[in-house]
Amino acid sequence: MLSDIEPVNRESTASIIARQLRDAIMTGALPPGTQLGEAELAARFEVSRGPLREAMQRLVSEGLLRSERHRGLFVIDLEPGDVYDIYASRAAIERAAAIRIMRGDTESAVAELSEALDEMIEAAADPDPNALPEADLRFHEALVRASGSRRLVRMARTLLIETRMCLAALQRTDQPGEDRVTEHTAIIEAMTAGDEQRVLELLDAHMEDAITRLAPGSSLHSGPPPSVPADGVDIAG
Amino acid sequence: MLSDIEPVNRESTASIIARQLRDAIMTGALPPGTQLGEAELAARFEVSRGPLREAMQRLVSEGLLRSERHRGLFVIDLEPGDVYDIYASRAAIERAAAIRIMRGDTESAVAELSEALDEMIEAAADPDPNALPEADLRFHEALVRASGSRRLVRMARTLLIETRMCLAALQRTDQPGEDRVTEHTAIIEAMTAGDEQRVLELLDAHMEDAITRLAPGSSLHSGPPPSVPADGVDIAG
DNA sequence: TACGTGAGGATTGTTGACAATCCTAGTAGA
DNA sequence: TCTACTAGGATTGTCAACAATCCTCACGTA
Repeated sequence: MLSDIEPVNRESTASIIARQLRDAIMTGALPPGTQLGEAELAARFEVSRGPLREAMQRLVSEGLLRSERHRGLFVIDLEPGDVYDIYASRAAIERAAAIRIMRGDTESAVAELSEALDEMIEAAADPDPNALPEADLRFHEALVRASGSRRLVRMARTLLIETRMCLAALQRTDQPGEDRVTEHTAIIEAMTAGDEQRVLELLDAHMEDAITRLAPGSSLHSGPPPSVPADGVDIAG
Repeated sequence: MLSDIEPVNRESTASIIARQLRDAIMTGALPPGTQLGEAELAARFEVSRGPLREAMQRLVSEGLLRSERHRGLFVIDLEPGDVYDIYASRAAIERAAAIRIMRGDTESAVAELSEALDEMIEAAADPDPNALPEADLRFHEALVRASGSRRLVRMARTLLIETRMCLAALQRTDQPGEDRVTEHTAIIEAMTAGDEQRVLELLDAHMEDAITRLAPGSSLHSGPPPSVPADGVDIAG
């Protein structure tokens, strides 16, 4: 096939390192607050400090790393208000994605999402407690990707990583797996039916569910929690 | 005041360079498609290539620069579909910001926005044709910042830069300045009245206005334009 | 004329070393 | 006992040189 042609430009080293670091942060292998020593990491990746620093600067601009000059780089630590912020932002992005799906090529989107749903069903039977949450996030990733919006995809990537950080930090893998599958199934059904309003409602309820479970007392509908630090200045740039 | 204490950590060099590059891309000093030669830029900024590369990697992960291995870094060029993508994404982010404002501290948000509006009114009288569009974007920046969401702010930053790129590329500074001020005034009034639904409607109409002006034929309501390249693989990472 | 081939030049990718800065621990003095 | 100060060690920030890769263009051949 013509589409099988490999790009002659392989991935850059900084790209590879950045992705691996993202994974490590995401899974909790690098817990929030961890300091990333350049020398140590460079040795682990078997590269020099140059490319490593480039990779880390990427994560800084994505908001996954926090830079303190002459101190080092640290994995961001999630404060209570961040759970709300993450889910509210995700709700906004995924809502927009859903709208674009409903007003665009709904059919192929449903096909891709059904595939993701199948993986969830498989994961629900997996003894590994992380299997289902991971499949869950892959579903939402597929949702955004199906929108065809490069920018929504880019923005969602960081948010999904942060979501995974929350789950890892809070160790909340409990909750009936069937419910989760059901909620996602309902979304796909509403899409197939072409009922945009219902898709949005279901998606919103889905997010509301998640946040009340992770941060009891917060709600997407009743506004942000008491004190969310605005943090206007951004030293790291 | 205690809040006036300055952080002892000054900005990092990579931060400064990244910001300057963003400005240059935004204003059109570095037009879309431009190749950024490392040696040349390093000489201009009077730094070595190390910090410069770090800064550029940041812009890559923000989506403002495109990296081709062993070829160089290029300013992204906006294709027709990008105008829609940018404005649709902005609509999603700003809608979310507005909702959080309406359900949070509406009063102080209105105060900040009124300030931004005053600047717009001043700019409308400015002979410089760029003054008003710039003030316009600052208003929207203030809107997102007033939401208090760190993540919405981060995502909006890149989108506003891309918006400015569109304006610079299309050279569309024409349009009655009074209309613009009026639209923004209406949004603030609806906020003061506490009418969330109306705020969202006005914001949506505002975005719809902009996109039909910049990309005739596109509409936020009728779904994405025919072919938006999904661009699933991301070589640059 | 059209096509494959191979220097030549220029650009990016990577490395290791050097300079600047900061935290910590230990010490002297009140 | 507590505070101020000073090395010491470790870490980050910066730089210039080297290696690898790619594009261009001239050259020779069918």
